[in-house]
Amino acid sequence: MAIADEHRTYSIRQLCREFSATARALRFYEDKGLLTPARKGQTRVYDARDRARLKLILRGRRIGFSLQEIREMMDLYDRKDHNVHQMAIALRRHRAQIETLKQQRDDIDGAIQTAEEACAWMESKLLEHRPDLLPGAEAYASVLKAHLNPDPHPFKARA
Amino acid sequence: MAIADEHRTYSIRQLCREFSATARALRFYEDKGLLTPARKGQTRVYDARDRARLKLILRGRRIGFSLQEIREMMDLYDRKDHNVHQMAIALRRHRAQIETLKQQRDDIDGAIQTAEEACAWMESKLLEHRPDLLPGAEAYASVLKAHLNPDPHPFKARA
DNA sequence: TCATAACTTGACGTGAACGTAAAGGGAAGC
DNA sequence: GCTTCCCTTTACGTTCACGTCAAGTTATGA
Repeated sequence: MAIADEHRTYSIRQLCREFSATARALRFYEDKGLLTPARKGQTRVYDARDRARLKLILRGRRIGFSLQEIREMMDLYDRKDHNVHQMAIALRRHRAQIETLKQQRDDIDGAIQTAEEACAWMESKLLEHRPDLLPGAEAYASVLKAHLNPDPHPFKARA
Repeated sequence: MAIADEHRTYSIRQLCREFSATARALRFYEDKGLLTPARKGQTRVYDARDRARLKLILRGRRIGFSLQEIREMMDLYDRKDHNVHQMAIALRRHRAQIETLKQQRDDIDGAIQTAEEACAWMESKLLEHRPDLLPGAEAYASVLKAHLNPDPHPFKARA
């Protein structure tokens, strides 16, 4: 099964369906040098490596990287001529990258928190006035409500 | 001091410097209805609320939201006429939002992990061949190295 | 064999988020 | 009064990541 996975090939449509991408996007990524599928005649044939790269591309895009950045990262990883000086540079870049990623994660955690607070507030309001409009998880709502201060509007500039 | 902060005003340049944004961007956000600074004559005067909103805008952008999405979120929070039906809808939207945020956080955690693995691999390589090129944290490097399997290239398609 | 679908390349279009002149107003300092 | 600086608006330009035809080629099934 590892072998089957390792040597399987995929059509463009298969990958599109699997990752909910469009063929246009895959061709675009190829155009930008992020993918290099084989050809059978003139149609593209993707292998496991292409698939893995596509996965990384899409993850990178979800995170907010540009295709350019993603390409640079993959190029870095792909280098076989691990020139030590370049590696030292790459190392510094990676460290910086990690820092910005952590910053981004903090941003997201913050956003999740304010969104959850807003949810809790709305739930308590709904529970109070129109509990019939609440979707299933009343238990969850009441739990959250218990964790809240009496009635603060959740969006007073938390400078 | 709370009062001072609360009633302070800011020029466009002050906010730009504080948040490393451009004046063009702030005016653009205003154009899109995300900011509504007061005017003194024809020059913009931002208050604490504007500042808080700007902060949220920038965080949203870092996370990857479009200005449109950010605007909708802020409009939601700002609503004073908390119509219960709209609130029920908003609640569902927020829940979905939270899910995608969590997905995004997982993506970021994954990226951080692969980046850290790559760092560790590069560090072990440098430590082995050119320890002189390593930046300060050799202890960290050796610790990481100890946690690694012998010598795997860190980027073999982890499908 | 013929249609139909899926693939291809190429070229132009598009929306978002600004950048970048161009042209001018108003206050401060010399 | 003149310069300088910061502010303003208007408007066109740009980059990115594709979308969207258009037109042609190849594989598949009736």
